[in-house]
Amino acid sequence: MLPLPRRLDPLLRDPATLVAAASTQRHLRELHAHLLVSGRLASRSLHAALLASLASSDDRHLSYARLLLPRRPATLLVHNSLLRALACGQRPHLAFGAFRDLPLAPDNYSFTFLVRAATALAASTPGVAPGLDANLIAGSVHASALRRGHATDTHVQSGVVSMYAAAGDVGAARTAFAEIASPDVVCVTAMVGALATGGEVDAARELFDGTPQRDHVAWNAMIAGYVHVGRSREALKVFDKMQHAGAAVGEATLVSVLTACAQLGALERGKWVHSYLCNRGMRVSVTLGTALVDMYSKCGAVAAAMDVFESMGERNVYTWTSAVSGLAMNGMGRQCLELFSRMGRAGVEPNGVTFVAVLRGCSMAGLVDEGRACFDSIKSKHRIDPWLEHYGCTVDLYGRAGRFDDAISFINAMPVEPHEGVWGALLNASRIHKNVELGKYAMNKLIAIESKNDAAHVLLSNIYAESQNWKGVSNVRNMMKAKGVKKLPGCSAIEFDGRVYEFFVGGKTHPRYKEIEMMLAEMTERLKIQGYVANTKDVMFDIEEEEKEGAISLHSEKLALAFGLIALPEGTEIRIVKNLRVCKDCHDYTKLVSKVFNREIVMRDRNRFHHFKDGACSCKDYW
DNA sequence: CTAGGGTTAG
Repeated sequence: MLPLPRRLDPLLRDPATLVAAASTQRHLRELHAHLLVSGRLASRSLHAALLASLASSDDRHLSYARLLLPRRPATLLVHNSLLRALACGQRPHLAFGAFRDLPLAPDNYSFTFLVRAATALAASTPGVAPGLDANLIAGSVHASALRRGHATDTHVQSGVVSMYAAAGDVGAARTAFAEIASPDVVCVTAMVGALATGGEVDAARELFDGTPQRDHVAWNAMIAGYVHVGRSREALKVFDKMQHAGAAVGEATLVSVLTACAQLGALERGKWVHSYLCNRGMRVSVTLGTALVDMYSKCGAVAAAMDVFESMGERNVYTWTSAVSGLAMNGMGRQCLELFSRMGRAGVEPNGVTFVAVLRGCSMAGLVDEGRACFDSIKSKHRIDPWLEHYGCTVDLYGRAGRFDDAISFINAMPVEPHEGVWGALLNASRIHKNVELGKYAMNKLIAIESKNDAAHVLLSNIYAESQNWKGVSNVRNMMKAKGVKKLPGCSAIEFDGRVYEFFVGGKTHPRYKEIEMMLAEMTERLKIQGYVANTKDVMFDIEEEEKEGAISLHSEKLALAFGLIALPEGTEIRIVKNLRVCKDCHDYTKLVSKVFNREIVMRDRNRFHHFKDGACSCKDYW
């Protein structure tokens, strides 16, 4: 064997580095020549490894890999390596061509890679392989495996189940799973995952509970499934059971758990996860770090979110978007824009989601011109076709600032038909600026698209109420009755002692209801001394609830607030998560409570955060 | 010197 140039020595130990080092075709040819002449390429394993890493690097090298392929007598091993590289690469559909051109009969390995390619294709964003239908491909890949007698291989079986899941066909996954004679753990887990991510969490849970075959991945699938459909409290319960069962808690687990905490606004629990992973010396990967940033942001702890963000070594578009969005929903528009431009300097390309966040940041902080410039840059600079949401955000931007003419001409200039979000933004702006005529106009446009939009009806009614137009208010209510529009009940949640407690309007079910009632009386008494006058203008939408016998006619956030004052130790923040927007009365009320009781109160509403302190709110009464 | 299932932003 001829000696190789010294500099190639270390590269040989790892063909992947070798390929990476060959930045041009010329380098590659040189390396290839050396390997060939020195006789090293005769080694079957090196040949296979070289091929595989060539194939997975990029298109130039991929073609080189194909060139290399016929240089040696065909072995399935080498061809399967290529298949694997293609299936796991950027353009998974290339594996189909390679599969068709196999010079030997495919074996079970070939099929696992083929299945993987179909899975990757189904999961990939549209546009990776235009013209290919992931569902059709999934079906034919499965059929092909059956025909060739490899559908009984357990790796193929589990792969097929998750392939159908990735293609969004839970039914097909079910059928495929039902035909497996004795599914192993991985197959069962694949099915649990297919059901859980396909939105059928209860079915997933049933399968999960009914099998002794469960490992940590199955637990992870269950937790992720609950989070996926917004049943985060159940996700946390499963996590508790998982720890009790002694299953291995890993990164995937914690990412889902953090997402659950973010949804619930469960800061204490989220902090616990953070220290848990620190104590266990886990590496904070991009994914985990992003989940932490998101959790802290959505719990209103922006400073903590930014600390994690700054400490991260690697950040991707998800990370940046989470951070930008965190600043936006906490009303920190300036900082949000600054971070966004830093993102540009860091060379991370924003996507549509990033722009939703930036536009919302501008809108919350009243940065109209900056926001408009940002909207224009979506297409001109970033070559993204603006989404309907981007239009909606921009209408919101103008509308909040009271620039109705700009808002209207912006809508008129839209190249696409405005959707309910656009009219909803205009409707909300009409409420903020008490513009009845514009509100009616927006409402008519909106109900032409979505006649039963409950939030819109509430907004319109509030507009009437604020202008003392009680006839208008009752008209809206009659309209709602006639159309059967149901208002989503308000719900406020508060975390106490590691548990999340929920309060509904008129809810009397809480075990400490008596205490809450007494505290409410005390609160109102002490607030009255400060000159608080109940503002019942916006409250009328809970009349239905008030009519219920004995129900207390208070919005859920007041109940949660009272509970917080009772249960949480003095000096700690009270954090409340509400599923709807806060009404004016509750907002005033909470401001006063923060002063009279000398407590900081953080309230997350449907759209944003309110940080109450000393009788003022961070939103500057602009929401 | 080839395999399967779970994980982040609106």
